[in-house]
Amino acid sequence: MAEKKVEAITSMDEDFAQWYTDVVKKAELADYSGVKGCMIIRPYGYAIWENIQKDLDARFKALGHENVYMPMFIPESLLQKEKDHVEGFAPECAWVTIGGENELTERLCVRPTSETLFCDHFKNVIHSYRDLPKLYNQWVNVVRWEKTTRPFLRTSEFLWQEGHTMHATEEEARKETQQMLKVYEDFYLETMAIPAVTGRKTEKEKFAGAMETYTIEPMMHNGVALQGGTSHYFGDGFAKAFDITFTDKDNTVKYPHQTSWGVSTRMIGALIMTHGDDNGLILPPKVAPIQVALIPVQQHKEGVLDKAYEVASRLRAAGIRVKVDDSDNSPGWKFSEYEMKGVPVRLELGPRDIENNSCVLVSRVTRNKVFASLDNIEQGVEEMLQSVYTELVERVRTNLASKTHTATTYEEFLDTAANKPGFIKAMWCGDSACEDKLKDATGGVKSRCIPFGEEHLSDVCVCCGRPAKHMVVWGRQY
RNA sequence: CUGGGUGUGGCGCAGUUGGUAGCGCGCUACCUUGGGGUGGUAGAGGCCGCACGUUCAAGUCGUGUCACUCAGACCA
Repeated sequence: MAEKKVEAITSMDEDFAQWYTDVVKKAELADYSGVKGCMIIRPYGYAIWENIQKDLDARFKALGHENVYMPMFIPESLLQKEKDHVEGFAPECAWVTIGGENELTERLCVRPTSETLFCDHFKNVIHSYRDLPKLYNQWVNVVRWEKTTRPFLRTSEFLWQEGHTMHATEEEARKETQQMLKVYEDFYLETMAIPAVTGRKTEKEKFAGAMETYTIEPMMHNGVALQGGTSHYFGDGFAKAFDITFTDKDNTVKYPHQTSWGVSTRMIGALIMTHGDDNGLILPPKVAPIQVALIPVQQHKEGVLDKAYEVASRLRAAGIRVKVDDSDNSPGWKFSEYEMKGVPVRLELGPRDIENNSCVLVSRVTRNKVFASLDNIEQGVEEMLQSVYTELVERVRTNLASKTHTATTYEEFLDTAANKPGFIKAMWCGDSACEDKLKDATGGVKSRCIPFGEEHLSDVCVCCGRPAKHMVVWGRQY
């Protein structure tokens, strides 16, 4: 870990929660608002979200999904049509009861998720197998009245995308569910530089109303998990509750099979907590609003700024996002500023460099300075951006590996949970009573998922000793 | 929801036995400096979260209230 240069950010070893808050503020990602749990996403933070959106949206569309927009209000009667679903969400709904000056005859829920709205619509547009599949997605805000909130990680209102699809067969819907989880997994790795555990949620941890929930569980730097995205298979439960039917090729009336999947602005929290260090944020190049911070040195001297603008425009022409900071802050101030903001590469350009037809490139991850010729600076920068990505992935892999433990006995499980932060791999009998027991005994360690590619660690449940059905990854979560 | 913390210029804080508000950063102007948060000079900026009460007098004491925040239990 690089030495700490900026006093304003609390060291992550000293107080991880405070470090997180400091980074959010100092990197100008978000600000608090007058309403509890609602945050202002500032331009720099929103630009990260836009990059995330752009990338994911392209991935969705490449697979045939279409964007739509559903209303933000859900009539109470509609929300109540699917029993498990309403039970899951009722405790955290915000309600509109007055319109203008009049009490509404039926109160309206501010959407916490939109399954019910989509179903209400699907009922009208699905009649024949020819109408299937329906592959819809929307980029919207949702509201969940959370008890305690933290910027990006848990906010009362957050931005996300929710995909909702309907299929003629169970097989196709199940395939879609897994396919979309794979999209998230690829996105996490390729765009966010976060390799992560993926798998299936246990019965207890499933989404309200779902038959299966698949999840991606990135591990934060401190070993705590974050539910990074989910993909649900609903079977035909909602279809039956909402009376959605279609006539199949064989002229029989059937219920379609449904999925939904989503990721949210919480991913920005994952970026912060996975890659950040004591100097602030570190952004993977693909989501970084600024990929190169170009810092002129002795910029008042003849020709320095002109050269800086020239280099910047060359880099822009090569498709690189560059900011020239020609403000009159000192170079040292600027170095710290863009480090806090996680800009992957810094380019220093002063009179000495210009004389030598070179510049200084600095990686945000290693903070090593290297001299680079201006002749092929586009290539030099590209290579450093690539190395930032590679190093981030490597660091996350190492952290994940070193903080993943195994336990085969109850005592070992408790000991690991108490003394080693991170994930614990352990066998499980399939009974949610054991999940409850382990959670109580450890003070919050829960099943994250049954990972794809389970290992066989032992024959019996780590908790009760009965025959094991699955290997489960356990951990604490945000 | 439970338990702790905090509300005083934009931000971070100080404010003693109650006596009418101060510091650092930031901001504005000018000079200086510039390869790791330069140094200086001069300025601007405050119903002390809100309400009620005690008092000749409240940032300070009392009661209430609101908000934010941290740690738990719940969720993306």
